[in-house]
Amino acid sequence: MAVKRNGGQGKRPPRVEATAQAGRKPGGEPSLSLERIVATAVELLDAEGIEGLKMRQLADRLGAGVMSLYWHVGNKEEVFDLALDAVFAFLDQPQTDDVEDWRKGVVRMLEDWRAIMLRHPWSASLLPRRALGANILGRLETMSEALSRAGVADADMNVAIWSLWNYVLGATVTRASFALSDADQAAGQERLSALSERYPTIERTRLLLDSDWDGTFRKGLDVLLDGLPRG
Amino acid sequence: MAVKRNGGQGKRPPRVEATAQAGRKPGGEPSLSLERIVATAVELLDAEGIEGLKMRQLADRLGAGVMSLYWHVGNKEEVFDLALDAVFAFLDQPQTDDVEDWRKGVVRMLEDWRAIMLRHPWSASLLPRRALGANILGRLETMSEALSRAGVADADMNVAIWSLWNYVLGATVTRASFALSDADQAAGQERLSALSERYPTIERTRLLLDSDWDGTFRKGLDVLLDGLPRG
DNA sequence: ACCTGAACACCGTTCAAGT
DNA sequence: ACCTGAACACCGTTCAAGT
Repeated sequence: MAVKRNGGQGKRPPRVEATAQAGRKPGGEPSLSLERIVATAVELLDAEGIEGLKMRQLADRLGAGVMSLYWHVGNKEEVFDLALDAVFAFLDQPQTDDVEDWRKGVVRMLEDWRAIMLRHPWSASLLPRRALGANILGRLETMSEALSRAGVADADMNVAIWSLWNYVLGATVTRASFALSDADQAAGQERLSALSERYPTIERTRLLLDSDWDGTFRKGLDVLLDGLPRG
Repeated sequence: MAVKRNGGQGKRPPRVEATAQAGRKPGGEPSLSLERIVATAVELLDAEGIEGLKMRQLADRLGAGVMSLYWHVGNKEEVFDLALDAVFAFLDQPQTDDVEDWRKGVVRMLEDWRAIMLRHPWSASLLPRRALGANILGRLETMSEALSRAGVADADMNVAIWSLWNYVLGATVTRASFALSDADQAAGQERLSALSERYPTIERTRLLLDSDWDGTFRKGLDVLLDGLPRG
């Protein structure tokens, strides 16, 4: 599922598929497995955020000793890689082949992408730092195909894909972190008042108070899609 | 210079301006100061990256004990905040008031912004996570003014500013991290070969091999600027 | 094939002082 | 007003075993 596993040296081979008795402990608890580790890591990241993921706590939740994790996983970095790609697994069918409504399809894909990252706010900030996993590449592929059908020439494809990627990533990362750091919204307000003289335009347009994230996202996306060069 | 200082409790007030003998130790070494701390933190971040910044090492470079830092700074987070905003200080004059060439001015500002973040690759990934410092707000203000003069209505300003912000941020964050993680470019190539069947469109358009970052950035930016609603 | 505890190296920060 | 060393709590990971 993941492209690379067991980071670098890997003194021991990771587990092979099913060696017959891989099932569950007598107790009833399913024994450790990559799948369980990754799923629990996602839970933990959702609950505690990106620096709330500790190997010890992860092991605790799994009812195992810390070091047991290291048989399945090379190091903590790998847990991040796997959790990240896991979140981008496809759930629903890739959109229909409706050539007419390429745009609706593309918007749907990008909003889906954004929704996932907002549901797992750690994923947006992790995304650029990590290698692209299979699911992420799959999404880029589906996206490229849709744009290709819509008439975007191969020569323009990189600009198209990267522009959309950049936009979605930037929007989501910003939104996710604003939502978090506005725990101190009080401080934000206070600062904003002191601001009015030095930043009149920001004050006038209420830039920092815009809370219509979805609408603003969609409008900017429309600008981008309108401008894509298509044959 | 920074908007907030001394995080929360702050048992001791931070240093006030000049208390006369604030100069240098007899030895010649300038004594510790917020400015020196921040400047050295930026150096260290440039050299070692975002998780290469350790308080002990920072203190070492400054020829001081670790705990000396904590008189000037509340905690490590604050060092990040200050370093980030420091990097965005204005160096050259804000562009001329040439209303005709608003576009040239805006492009110049955004490319400047991007250049800064590429020069300090840690800054791009830090930017969304931290409160906006004075320099960053100043740049947003200048940007808003330019767009306003160019005919963007106040009602459209948020979409305009956030779209550009998202785009630049996403582009830079992606580019900076690709540059880093392509230390393992070998692995990237190998993966790409195994890919060709499963990701034919990506393979055909050579998405992951596009190295014309500057050109791609500029073209996408043009699409965005073309589409901005202006009165 | 899979799991484990003890131990190490490292790091941010508190504390109680020093000048 | 400014700096400091010792100590604490915590964390990722190595090692040498266990079954």
